[in-house]
Amino acid sequence: MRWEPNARGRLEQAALELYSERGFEQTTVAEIAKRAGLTERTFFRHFADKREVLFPGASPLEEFFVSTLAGTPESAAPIDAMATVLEAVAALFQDRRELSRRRQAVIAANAELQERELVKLASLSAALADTLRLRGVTEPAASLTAEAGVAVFKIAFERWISESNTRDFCRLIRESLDELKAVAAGK
Amino acid sequence: MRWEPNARGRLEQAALELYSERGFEQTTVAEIAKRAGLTERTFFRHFADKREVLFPGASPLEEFFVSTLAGTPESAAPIDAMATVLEAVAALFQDRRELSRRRQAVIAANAELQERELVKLASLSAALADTLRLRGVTEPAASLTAEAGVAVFKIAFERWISESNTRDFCRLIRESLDELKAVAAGK
DNA sequence: CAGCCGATGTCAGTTCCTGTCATCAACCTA
DNA sequence: TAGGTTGATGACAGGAACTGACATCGGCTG
Repeated sequence: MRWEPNARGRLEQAALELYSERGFEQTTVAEIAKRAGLTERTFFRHFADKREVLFPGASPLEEFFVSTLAGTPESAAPIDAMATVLEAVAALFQDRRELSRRRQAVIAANAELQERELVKLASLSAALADTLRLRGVTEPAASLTAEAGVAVFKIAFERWISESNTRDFCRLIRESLDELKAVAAGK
Repeated sequence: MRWEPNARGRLEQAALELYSERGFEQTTVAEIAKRAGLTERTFFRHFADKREVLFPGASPLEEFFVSTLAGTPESAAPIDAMATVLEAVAALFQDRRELSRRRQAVIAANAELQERELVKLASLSAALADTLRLRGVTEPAASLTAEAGVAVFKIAFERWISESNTRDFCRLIRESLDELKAVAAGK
């Protein structure tokens, strides 16, 4: 299969399958490569390490977050701009609940993968803070708004994934954000 | 030095020195063990992996956060209880600025170490949310309060460490928290 | 067709980390 | 005091993650 197209995609799929079937630690990179019809060395040319294969490179999600935020009117208060962004992103996820769930199950089952996910969220937070700063928001308001936005997203996402009955993700986002506002106001 | 006391402490000190001198990746576990007068195998009996040596085991910091929060009057609003906790913790750090700075410099220089620190902060956030729940705070308010508290701490800590002139850490905490409240209120 | 180029293979090597068993000092206990 | 037990450490072998160097293959360009 050396010259079949989409080597990277084959590796991603093989990895997700194997991690699901027998767990992250019980899977070797050599096995992933073999299932994709490639060699271990080639795996490491496409992904920096064994975990990265689960996190799409040059994250399109982060890009979407940032560009949506950048497209928001500058007159809006930072927290309102963030609210707009979160709802837009939630809409993206809306019809991929099962896929999100499977991926999240693999990540939840392994500490190293959770570690990597935290890095991705931190990177997202930093990118959002940068974007806010470009729009004239000063520190520490920019970083705090970004952190708060990511926290709201994370918590709403967990609830959306974990609840047995499907609820509207946008609605969960709005509820969580309102809750944050209430908490901050000392309620 | 096989039977000298405090093997764990010697390993921690040797690691911090070597990581500072030549960097985390350029230091092997065998070198750390050798400087501490022990063997590589013994290092891994004391620390789960090469990074963990920088993060005190059974984190006393997390313990302090939690017990301080638990000691706060239940009548207080969650955000106010969190404010009390953050200021108490800040007081702990107050006289260790240089040590904090050196440690943070090592961590900032390496992605794997930042990754591990994020895990510690996530663990802290989870512990705080648990404690709030025990005090009757419902979800998602508990998790949001915890995340917000950790975010405020993180951002105030960065400012405290990075500014050339020493400012009062407690004061930075209060300012950051006020800023968060302002942001959440849509200012 | 010749030659270059990017993706892949092959191989050797380092380092992280683990399992297993031997060793040693300290401490009971009779 | 002798002997056994215990907990920490050493010694060794080995798996798996990752890297560097160089060879190979197919496609593309002139």
